Amino acid sequence: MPKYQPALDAVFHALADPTRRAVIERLGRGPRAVSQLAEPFAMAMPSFLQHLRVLEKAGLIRSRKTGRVRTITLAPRQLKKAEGWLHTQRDLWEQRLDQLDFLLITFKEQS
Amino acid sequence: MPKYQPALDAVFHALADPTRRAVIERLGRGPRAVSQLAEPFAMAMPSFLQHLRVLEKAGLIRSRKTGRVRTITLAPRQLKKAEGWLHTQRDLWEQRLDQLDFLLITFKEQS
DNA sequence: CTGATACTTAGGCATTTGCCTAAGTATATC
DNA sequence: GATATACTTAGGCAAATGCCTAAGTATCAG
Repeated sequence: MPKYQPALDAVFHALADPTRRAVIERLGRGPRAVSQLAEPFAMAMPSFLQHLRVLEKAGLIRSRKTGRVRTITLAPRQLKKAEGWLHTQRDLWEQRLDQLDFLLITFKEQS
Repeated sequence: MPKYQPALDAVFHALADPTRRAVIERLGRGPRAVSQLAEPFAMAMPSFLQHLRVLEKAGLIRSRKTGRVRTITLAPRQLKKAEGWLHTQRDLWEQRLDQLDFLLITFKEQS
């Protein structure tokens, strides 16, 4: 049993929103200013900033302010952690299915 | 730009809770009855059932009632979908880093 | 048929979320 | 110095979340 990782709470919560996932997708192509990121969304700036705060708290993005512009960068470590958890679960599941297959084959050969 | 997948909202939301992740982890070893699943958690049954409802709505588990016992099974398809999304994001990120490396090397060679 | 078991439904309540408007503050630009 | 730009803070509000207790219903066991 993997121990409880509070970080995953924040990461998965952050990814549960379409706006926030879209931000992550855009940041894959490289850093962007806040207003640039916000542009495609029909949303007031303060609402959008809240999404960025959620992403930053989850450790999925970093931000640095230069002059009056804040630039946002993707921070992939937590993304990998989430991917790792999912991968582990799939592994477990598939291992179990293989065991079932083995049992079924053994069973067949007996008949 | 991948199109908006509402299913991911539900899946990531479901995974954002430690109780629900623990349920998924346990189900990796095979189907379980509701009361069996609920046993490790210091939580009233109705509260636990709500978590199961969230997982089922997200398509992460299936449940079937036989007699008075409801048996819960892991349904890995949505889990894979989430893993796929994360994998795509990582790919994008790494591709971009490779391009940056290339640029840096080209730059060095010029000097 | 009487209990015990395994959920299930109904309702309540504090907190969190996701959005908003209005009014700041801190750079640039003219 | 006046105006525009790029956030930022403060506050408000409806809906969703995560927990609870109390009171069902539907098997199963004796």
